[in-house]
Amino acid sequence: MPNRRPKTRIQQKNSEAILEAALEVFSQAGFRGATLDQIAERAGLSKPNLLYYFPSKEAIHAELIKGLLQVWLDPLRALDAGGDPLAEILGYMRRKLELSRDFPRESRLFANEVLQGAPRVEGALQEELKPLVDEKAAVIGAWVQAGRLAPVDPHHLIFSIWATTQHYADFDVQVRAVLGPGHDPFAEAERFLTTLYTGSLCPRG
Amino acid sequence: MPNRRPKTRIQQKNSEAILEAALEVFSQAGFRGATLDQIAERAGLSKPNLLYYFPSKEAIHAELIKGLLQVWLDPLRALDAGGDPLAEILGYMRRKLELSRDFPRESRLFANEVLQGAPRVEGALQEELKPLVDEKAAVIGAWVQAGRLAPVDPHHLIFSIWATTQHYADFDVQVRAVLGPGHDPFAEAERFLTTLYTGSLCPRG
DNA sequence: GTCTATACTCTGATAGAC
DNA sequence: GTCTATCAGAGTATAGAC
Repeated sequence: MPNRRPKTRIQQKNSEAILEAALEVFSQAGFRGATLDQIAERAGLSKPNLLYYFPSKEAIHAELIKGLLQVWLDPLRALDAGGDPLAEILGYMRRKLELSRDFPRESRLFANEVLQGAPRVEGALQEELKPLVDEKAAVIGAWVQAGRLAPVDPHHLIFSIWATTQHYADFDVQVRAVLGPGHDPFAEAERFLTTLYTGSLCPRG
Repeated sequence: MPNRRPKTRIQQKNSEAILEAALEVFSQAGFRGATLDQIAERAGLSKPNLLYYFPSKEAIHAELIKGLLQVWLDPLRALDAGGDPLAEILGYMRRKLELSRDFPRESRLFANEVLQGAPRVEGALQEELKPLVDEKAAVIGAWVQAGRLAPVDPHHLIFSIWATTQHYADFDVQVRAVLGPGHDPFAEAERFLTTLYTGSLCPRG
């Protein structure tokens, strides 16, 4: 069994190839729908060789999820209590939208997981996601209290940003089927969502 | 093999039990994650007996999807070009939110499908969903042109309603994990989304 | 119409040669 | 470290008795 931190270049390279292939397959088929055969083929390895690098299918998936959550939370962490309220919220929306655009597979991997009851991430939701969201919701709530933002439920505002931005990654097929060719969904989404949140969050008397 | 339209009461009852069980299992595990064993057990039938009513796993899934799409489109069909613009859009949002609240399994079944590339519904998206959305987007666009609604991209407005309302069904686990106990996510969502869309869509000079 | 038994395939994982 | 061969179990589907 290889060490936790692969040392040789070959090990490094193969580990990365496996995780890359696994991301592709898991995100498209879900945990149970994915097969080691598919992952091995994409990674250019035999199935037993793949299982030399990771002890099980579960372990590959866990490794992907582990690396993912942090990246996923970064945009919210960057929400700055000292900044301009509307600009901070629009900035958060944009960062989430960029993640959806640049890392759609990661978004779908996560969506698959939560959609099926989050059996492998429920702990992380409770211990990492909830505290961070509560903290940032308090920041938004304080902005509302200070009259710097229109009255709004902070938690549901955050939910709506998640929903609207991740929609373009998770339901990409549907979005493109409805829009037809000749569209740039993400660019259009940025304009639309900027309008949506600006109109709704600007304080007025 | 039974006829297309089951005739006896037993056939009727068993067919319904199978579809009910299949909805539960497919929505929670996805197509490949679901097994006939699980469906048969929930339906109170043996596995071969289940396959007496439906020729294959695929056929059960197809039957569910077929019945689903119509129900899913009804709220949008009800959007009335002759009504008050904001009231019509808020009404649409509310009907979608009620679907998420009352039929979360149906929402997750559909989400699972689209998330994995919509292999079994892509045709329906093109032939049924797109024309309907285009028609209603034109209605919204006309409202904007007439100055009865703030300027907004109609297609992306519809996407945002889908995303924000279905989020409460599809990501239910996450929403509840973040909110903690003592919340009614759907009631809170209705208030929040009413504020969000009212603030953003009211025309102002 | 419903059951028991089973055929056959796929899949995750292991053994052991090189 | 990588491969061929293979196992054991799960899963879909069918045969055939009742």
